[in-house]
Order: sequence, then C-alpha cells, then structure tokens
Amino acid sequence: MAPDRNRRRIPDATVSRLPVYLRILSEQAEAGVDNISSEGLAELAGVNAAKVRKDLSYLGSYGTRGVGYEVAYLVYQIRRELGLTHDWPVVIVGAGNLGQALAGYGGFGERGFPVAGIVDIDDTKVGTVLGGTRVRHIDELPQIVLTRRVNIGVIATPGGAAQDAADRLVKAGVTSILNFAPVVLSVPRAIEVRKVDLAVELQILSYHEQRRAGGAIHAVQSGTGRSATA
Amino acid sequence: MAPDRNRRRIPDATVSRLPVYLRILSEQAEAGVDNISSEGLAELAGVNAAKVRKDLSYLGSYGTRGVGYEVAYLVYQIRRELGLTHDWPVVIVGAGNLGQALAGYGGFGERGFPVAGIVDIDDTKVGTVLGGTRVRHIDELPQIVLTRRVNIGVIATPGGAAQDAADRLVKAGVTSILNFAPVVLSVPRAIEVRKVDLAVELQILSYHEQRRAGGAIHAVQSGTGRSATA
DNA sequence: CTGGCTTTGTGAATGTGTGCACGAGTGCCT
DNA sequence: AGGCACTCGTGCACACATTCACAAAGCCAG
Repeated sequence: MAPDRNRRRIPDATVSRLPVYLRILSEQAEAGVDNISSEGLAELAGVNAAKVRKDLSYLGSYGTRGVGYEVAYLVYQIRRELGLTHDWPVVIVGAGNLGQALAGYGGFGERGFPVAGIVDIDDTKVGTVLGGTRVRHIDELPQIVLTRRVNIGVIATPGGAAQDAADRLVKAGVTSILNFAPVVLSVPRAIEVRKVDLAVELQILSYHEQRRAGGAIHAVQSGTGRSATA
Repeated sequence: MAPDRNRRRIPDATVSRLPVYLRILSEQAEAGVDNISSEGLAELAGVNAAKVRKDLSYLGSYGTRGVGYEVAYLVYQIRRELGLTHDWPVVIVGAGNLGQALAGYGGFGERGFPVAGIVDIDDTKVGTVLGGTRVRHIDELPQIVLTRRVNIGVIATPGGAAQDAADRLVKAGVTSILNFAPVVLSVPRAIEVRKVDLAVELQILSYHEQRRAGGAIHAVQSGTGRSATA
C-alpha cells in the first residue's frame, strides 16, 4: 500500500500531455515568443483550449487573465513538475537493432536522459561501441545502476528475453521501466512500467483501415485542407 | 452484398487491448492450449477478467459458459476484427537511426506489415540497403504507395522533416500514419495518426520518479511566487 | 435427469476524462 | 477614471472506461 503522500495528484491524462506542451513551449521560447494563450498553445498541441487550461491549472494558477501564460515561466513550472530539473540517466538493456538505434539517437541525452550504459547478454556484442557508449555485459548491470544512480531502465531485447531483463533491472534497483519488447512484464507493483509496442500500434491502424474499407471506399481527399481543430 | 454492414463500433480502449490478447492467444495456441478462461487470459495480459470479457463481448459471444474461450477461434475472430486477415504493406519515411532499426526489425513483416519501401530525402542514403530493402528517394513515394497499394506510412524522420513527410504521405494516398517524430502533425481529419514519442514516455516516467522522491523534498517553496513582471 | 460447479455475458455503479459556458481578473483605450 | 475586450480558472454535465456482482448457460458426475 502506498503511503498517502498524495499531494496534488495530477491526472494521468494530463501528465501525458505535459511533455507535449513543454516541447512546444520550449520551441516558442526559442523563437522569441514571450506569452501564449491557452488557445494558441491548444492549436499547436492539437487539443482543446479548455483542456490546456485545465491541465495547466493542476500546476497552479500561473496564467494571467486577459494576457495568457508567460512562456518561460510555464516551461520552468512544467519542467519542475515533471522532474526535469536534473538529468535522469538511463540504462539500455539489449544492443540489438533497437538498442543500437536508441543509443545512436542523440535526442536522448539532449532531453535530459543521458545513456549511462548499454548492456547485452551476448558476448559477441559486448565491447562494441554504440553512440559513444561501450556495450557491457548484462552482469554488470547492478554496478552501472548503482554507480551511475540509474532509476530508469529501457528494455530493447527480443520478447523472449524481456522478462529476464525486467527482473534484473528491478533487482539492480531500477524503479521505472520503458519496455519496447512485445511482452507483458510482471514486476512488483511499485515499479512503474510503460510499454511501447510497434506491432500494437500498427494493428490499431490496421483496425481503422479495415473499418474504412468496410464502408464506402472513398477516393482520395481532394483538398489537402489540413486542420487540427474544428 | 451489403457493404454497409454497420459493424458494432468497438471502443478505443478495447481496440488497443485486442492486439495484446491476440499475441497472447497466438502464443497459447502455439503451446497447444485449446481453451482459455477470461481469468487466465486476464492474468497473462495483466488486466482485469471482467475487462477481458467485456472486450471480447464486442466481437460477439464466442465464449462457452463454464468452459471459456476456444483459443483458435478467438484468434481468428480478433484477427478478422483487426483487419489482419491480409497483409498491410507499410512505407517508412526516413532512413536514419530509427528508420534503419525499423527496417532491420524483422518482426514487422512477420506480423503482417511487410516493408514495401523505405525512402529518404538525403541522396547519400538513397541506394543503401536496409533489412533487404533498398532505400529510395522520397520523390518516389507516390509510385511506391500506388504500385504496392500502401495504406500505412511510418514517419521516422527528425522532427523538422516530419510535417513534410506527413504531407507527402497524405498526398501520395496514405490514410494511416505512425509517427515517431516528436511533432504534432497536422493532417486532414480523415487521416488516422498514431504517435510514438520516446521523449514523452521518458518524461512520464520522470514525473513518477520525481514524485516518488518528492515526498521528502517538498519543503518550503512558498516564497517563489511569480516575479510580477511584464 | 438432477444438482452442483464453473465461467460467461451484461446491467448497474463507480471512476476518469472532456468540453462547454461563464464568472472573474487584467490590461488597454478613450 | 471608466468601460471594453480579452483570457484565465473552474463548476457542471456529459461521455467514456473500469469494475463489481449476479443471473443465465453449459458441463459433468452420479
């Protein structure tokens, strides 16, 4: 049972939108924009303005009526709420296709999640260098987690190895896991797990395509009239 | 034949779980399991048994009371509902880190989403071979989409190129997009877009980590009221 | 054929998320 | 100073999702 240190709990739906706002606001700040209205942010984020206001209201009342929100201050507040005021080193388990891509993807470190290490169980992969990081053996996981103070683990192994990877991560002291393997992980309740499954995403798209085909097969859209809002 | 078969609409939440059930059921079938109860499936999928039953009830009543569900038949029904009775070729835009990983990841084709083509705007990448597919120039996109009857596009470009990629995909006739770029795409309403954003996922984990740690830290922060500036 | 056991399918209750609508501040203009 | 235009913050109603709880349905043993 979790201790009820339930201070302002932010709804999950909101938490998952805050990073999007944050990215947009950072871009706006970069572009020299000082203030932004909920309407403007909503437009850029592809959501409803009321939703933006409600989301932001969970952080406190940082807007100014009649004016909008001060971009820089909002960036600061969201970063603080998301815990992005300091780096969160991550360890990647699995140096296969995906692990390599993740390690090579520079955007990780830039966004506050430096790769503290990559490990694999396959000796032939150990020692190779990916994105500036040397692949180490998975047995070194506990040491990496401990010395680099890693809280977040990324599982980029094949499905069959994912549960083992999760077990090792948990044992090593990691408390959050981002899982790319197409497997439902079984972990202690206190561990936060998020799943990214390509096959699932594609199958959801497939569902909609199939549904579309079921009705009338309309020809290609005439105008490229894009619109995010109604 | 009436194509108007107004299929019972399946809730989004259910649609996103069906692929998970499907994978588990396929594994079970492989392992020689003939029947499974909602309880058993729920266990393997990490969800509530009532939820499983309700989800499956949207497909029709294919269970047998007192016994459970026939695995093979359920696999068939879910596949049918998700439109997985035939392949959906996909085209990948962007042959960078991620595009390479996606192309190299065999699980794509195996699961019914063969890579019909990979395109990039960078001439130096055109011609290289990834996962058995030759990278072609993005100008060839319309031709690939047309000849290979592609409905699904995958955007694996840097953020800055994503909107252009989306525009080109839509123009070429693609109706579903899986977007890995950290950008909110603007597309015609009829286009189905799903987003996979690593940074967002990590930031959500960060939020929870910060919260976990925050129990103690949340000391006095009162004086930090917003600087009353303009 | 009956009674007991199991498990589905679903109504109803509860919880979570969304969006409208509007009061309440704020700044600008006259 | 007063009025006006603008935009936030939020109560409320509605929609969607989850979970409970139980009757109906099927199987099996005797």
